[in-house]
Amino acid sequence: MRIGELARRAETTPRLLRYYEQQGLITPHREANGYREYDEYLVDRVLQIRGLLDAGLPTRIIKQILPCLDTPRTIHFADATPDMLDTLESETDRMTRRIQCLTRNRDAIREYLDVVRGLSDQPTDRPTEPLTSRPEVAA
Amino acid sequence: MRIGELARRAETTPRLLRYYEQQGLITPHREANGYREYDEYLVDRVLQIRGLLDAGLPTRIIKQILPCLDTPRTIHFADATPDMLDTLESETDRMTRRIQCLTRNRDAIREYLDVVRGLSDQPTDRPTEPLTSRPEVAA
DNA sequence: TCTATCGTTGACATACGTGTCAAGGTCCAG
DNA sequence: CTGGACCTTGACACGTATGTCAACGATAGA
Repeated sequence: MRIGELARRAETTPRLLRYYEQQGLITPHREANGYREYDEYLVDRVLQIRGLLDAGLPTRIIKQILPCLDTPRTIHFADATPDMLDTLESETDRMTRRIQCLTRNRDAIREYLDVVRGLSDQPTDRPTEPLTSRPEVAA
Repeated sequence: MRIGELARRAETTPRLLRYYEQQGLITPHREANGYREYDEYLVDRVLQIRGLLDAGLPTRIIKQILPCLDTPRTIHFADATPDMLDTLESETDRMTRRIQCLTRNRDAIREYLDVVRGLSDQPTDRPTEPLTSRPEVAA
C-alpha cells in the first residue's frame, strides 16, 4: 500500500511515516515511479512504534528493540552483540520503572476521581469513609 | 532547603527545578535574600514529577494531576471543574494504554533476551523448544 | 486534456525538556 | 577583605517529534 493509506490505517500522517523511515524504524521499498510501497504488516508495526513513542521511548531506542519484537520469533544475531543485550536489559528495567510510576499515579488519580464523584453524586451526608484519612477541603 | 540540595536529593539539576517552577509544578517560597526555599516534601514531589516526565507525560498534564496525588487525600474543589474531571478521566485512559504498551513490549524483549541468552549459554545442542515457532537466524 | 488528488524532496517552524553560559548578588571561611 | 561556593535572572542552543509549506512529478477521472 502507499503512504497515504498506511497513514490513515495507522492513525498518523505521511509526514511522520517519512520521519520514521529516516530514523530507520521502517524501510518501505519503492514502486517504479518512486512512490513508497508498504507491506501489510507495517500497519501494526507503525501502531506499535506510535505506542512506544507515546510511552516516552525515543526513536533511537525503539529502533533497537523493534528487531526483538518480531513474531514468529526470529533471532537477529547481527543485533545481538553483548552490549546490545546490555542496552536491552537496562531498557527493560527503565520500562518497568515507567510502568510502576504510571500505575501508581494512575491509581491515585482514579482514587481521587472516585472520591470527587462520590462527593458530588451523593450531596453531603454520606460519610465518604473508605479513605485513609478524612479529606480536607482546600480552596 | 535550597535549590542545590533539592537538586542533589531529587537527582536532578537546579536548572530543571527552576523550569518546573516556571511551568507551575512547584512553588517554593523565598528567603529574605531572594533564594528559593524548598519544603521537605518536595523531594518526593520532584521525584514523582521526574518519573511522570520520563514516562512521557508533558508538564501541562502533570500540573493538572499533581493536586490529585496529595496524600493524605485533600480534595481541591477549585480544580474539580467538570471538564477538569473529564481531562483526568481520559488521561487515566491514556496512561492505561501506555502501561499496556510498555508491558507488552517489555515482555517481548524479555522473551527475546531469554532466547538469546539460552542460545549462547548452552552452545547449540539444546532444542530451545519453549518457542512458538522455530527461531530462524537472520544475518 | 484538464484538474484534482496523491506522491516526492527539502526547508523552515514550533513545542518541549534540557544544557550551558554570562553577569551579577549572597554568604561563609580564611 | 578576599576567594570560593552557591544563589539569582536571562539568554541562547540543542535534540526530538511534529506541523506546514513550496515546487515538482505521477495518476486517474471528467
